[in-house]
Amino acid sequence: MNYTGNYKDCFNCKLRYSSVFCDIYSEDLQQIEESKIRKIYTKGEEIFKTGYNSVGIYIIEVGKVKLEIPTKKRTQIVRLAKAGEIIGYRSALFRNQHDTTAIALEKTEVCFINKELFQRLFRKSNGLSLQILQFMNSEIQRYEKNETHFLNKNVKERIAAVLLNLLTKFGVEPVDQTINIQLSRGDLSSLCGTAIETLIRTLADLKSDGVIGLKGKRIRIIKPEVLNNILQ
Amino acid sequence: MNYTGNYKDCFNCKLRYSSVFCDIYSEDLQQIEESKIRKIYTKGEEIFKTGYNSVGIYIIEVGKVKLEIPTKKRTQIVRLAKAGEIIGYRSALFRNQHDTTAIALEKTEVCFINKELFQRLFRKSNGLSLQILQFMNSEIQRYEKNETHFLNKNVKERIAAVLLNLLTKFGVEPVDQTINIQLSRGDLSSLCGTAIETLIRTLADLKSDGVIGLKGKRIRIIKPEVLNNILQ
DNA sequence: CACAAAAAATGACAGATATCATATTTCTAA
DNA sequence: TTAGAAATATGATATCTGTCATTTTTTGTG
Repeated sequence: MNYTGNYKDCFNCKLRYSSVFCDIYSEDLQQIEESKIRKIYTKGEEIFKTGYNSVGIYIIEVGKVKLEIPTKKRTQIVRLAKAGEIIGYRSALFRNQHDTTAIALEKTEVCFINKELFQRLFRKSNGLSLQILQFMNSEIQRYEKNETHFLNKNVKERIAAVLLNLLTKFGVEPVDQTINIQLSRGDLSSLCGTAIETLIRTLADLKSDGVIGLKGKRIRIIKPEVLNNILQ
Repeated sequence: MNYTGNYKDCFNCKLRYSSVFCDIYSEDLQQIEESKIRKIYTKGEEIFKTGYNSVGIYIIEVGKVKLEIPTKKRTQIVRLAKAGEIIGYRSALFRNQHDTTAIALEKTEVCFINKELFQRLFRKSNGLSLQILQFMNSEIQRYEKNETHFLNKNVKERIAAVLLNLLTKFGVEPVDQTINIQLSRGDLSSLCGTAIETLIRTLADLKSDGVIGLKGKRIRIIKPEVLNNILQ
């Protein structure tokens, strides 16, 4: 499979400025440039798996990834990651085994940095460690909000919240104003913490009320203010 | 109100070794010793409040604290903290406003460290920042698990999980083997993500099945293996 | 100690939501 | 292109769980 044409080396990588590597010395960047490995994953392909030892981190260059935790019943998505984000960093830094499984939601290109180098850079670079710390802070905030929402809102309210979150995080496709991520109904229902059938029905309701537009996996938020009202 | 008699200065504080300050230089400890302020809160008293600016962090010396996020409907507990833990650290480091409200669950004694000193120590001491990072890592892990449990388990399973978590975190009272934390039914129901009445009924069921013992707010886990079975 | 207020417990009931079954559409690979 | 599989959609139904109402118990305070 082919890489996207716009690849640059680390020094010319525009993505870097909006990543945790934004504030790193060029000598450190040189090390990354020398040892990084570019990889490509097809839609549905596994990047790493729960319970397996971490070998390093993955910076998403192109594409989107879901991070999920398997259960007896079903599997729960706990995070969505897009270009510029790193995945696998916690197991690389703090524990050997991954606690999540990472799966590409579409064709995804990553830069892989091995665990040893990443740990070394983390210890050496205050810029990097601060950025990661701030990301972890935002993650905790997100989980706090999630917990509060999931336990105190009904299905319709949770779905409204998730749709607005997706809109904020991934933005819209210029051509048709649909949210710039394609999730299966199953994945969406996992994010909303509901059964697939209930999700489908609620989406259909929102569509017939003119709040959202649906064509296949593409979702367009027509009246965000109504979704905000649903959340109160 | 009186302090507990066993207070020592920072250098002789045994609690320190199991806290994020376990790995700090004595010169830094000296600074804490000089500028810390000891405070005492009665049961139900507010330590800090959502939306208010952070002034510093609180190390729990004696007692227990719940951290909660208010909602239109009800308020959601997102964390319980016990002796040795710090609270308010994220707002002190990363953002001005607290996103949670901290309330003492019993008579609680804390050491207060002002924001400026804490930030300075955090930047200076690798030991401290690493400890805090590791704590944040464990928090993210906890939230990941919570999200997975809350969205894929029924009330009885969630209650079983919460009871076992409380047992693990707080241990038991030597005298009667009850879990060493007293929560109102309302607080317990918040932790379990269920209505008070449903929680009460489920606890009654577990009691009549001989799985737990109840006397007032005190809960004794008689058959932990049954609770584990409920979780599968 | 006694009283009021809060918390806990119990009952009745309704409704939201999951589950099961089945139909329809879309996707995929030979 | 087409058959088979997977995903999506729709319907029927049961039940778990929340809500409301009321009683009982506990707690706190003068």
